[in-house]
Amino acid sequence: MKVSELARLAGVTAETVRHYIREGLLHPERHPENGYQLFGQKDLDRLRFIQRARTLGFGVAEIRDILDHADHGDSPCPMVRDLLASRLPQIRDRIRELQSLASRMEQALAAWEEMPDGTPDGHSLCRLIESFPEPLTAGHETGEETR
Amino acid sequence: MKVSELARLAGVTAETVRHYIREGLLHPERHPENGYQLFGQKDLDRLRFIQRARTLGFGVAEIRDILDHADHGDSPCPMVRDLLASRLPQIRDRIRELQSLASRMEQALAAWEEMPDGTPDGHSLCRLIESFPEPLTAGHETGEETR
DNA sequence: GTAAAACCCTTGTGTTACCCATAGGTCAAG
DNA sequence: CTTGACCTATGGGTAACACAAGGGTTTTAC
Repeated sequence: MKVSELARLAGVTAETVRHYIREGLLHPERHPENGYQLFGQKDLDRLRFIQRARTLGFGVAEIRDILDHADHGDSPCPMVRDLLASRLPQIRDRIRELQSLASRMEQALAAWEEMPDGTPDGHSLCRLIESFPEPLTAGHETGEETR
Repeated sequence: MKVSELARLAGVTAETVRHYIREGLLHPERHPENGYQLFGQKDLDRLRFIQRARTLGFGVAEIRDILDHADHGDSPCPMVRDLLASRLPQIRDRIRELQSLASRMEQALAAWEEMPDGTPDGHSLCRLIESFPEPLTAGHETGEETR
């Protein structure tokens, strides 16, 4: 089968398939006459494997490493487990960040229900934003200086 | 003050400050002799405004629009509210995605505790991944992004 | 007084996982 | 034999910076 058909069967775009080829995740044969890339059932399996790995949070480069290992007859499973285990806490952190973001946004929308729009007056850009707590600015230098 | 000092006072890197300048969020004066970029208190306020807006989920281009409005004497607040309101559901979706990802990862790690590593045999790449449910291959539309 | 450290400038490249545009070749159908 | 659908390769765009290179300037220390 050709690029578009493989893509359709897997539910991705042809561009995505070409991207995976460029990144070395798929190695299609070439039709000797017209140069078209040709795929078989194994490629479809491989592409579905890639999709599952993506939904588990693996990056394309990592999946290439995993596939290369497997292609060389080595079990990639220990690698897979380590990758998952080390990434999980990062995902959790990211979730916490986003939850915090969402609640800041909600607070903002709620608090601004009654606040006036306040045309900028040279001191304030937009009180809606300025009324918000500053992000923790690490160090607190005291050196002042006005050009 | 110069780039690095402004950056230090706001708790960001000098590169970030230069980035904001390139993107048109800050408009420093220039020292007429050596070409250095010079900032004052207003720039620091502006940079802190930018930081707050970033923590609320605004993109750099959006913040530039907001600042431009304010610089022209128009209140950017309605725009700000609309942007927040339209983005909040997207954040919620993203949170749900990541939670789903995290629980898939947990399931995987738990299920694989007892599973053998299974050296690839030509039919299987890595059962650890292959044993996972296929992502819905029907429609498509999902903001990815990991780590 | 001067040399080195520290900082400034601009420009260009890399990051992630694709999407889209361009230009031109190929193929199945009418 | 001409569409129209699909193929190829190449190059550019996305978000928000990080980082390196090459070269000028300022500050600091001896």
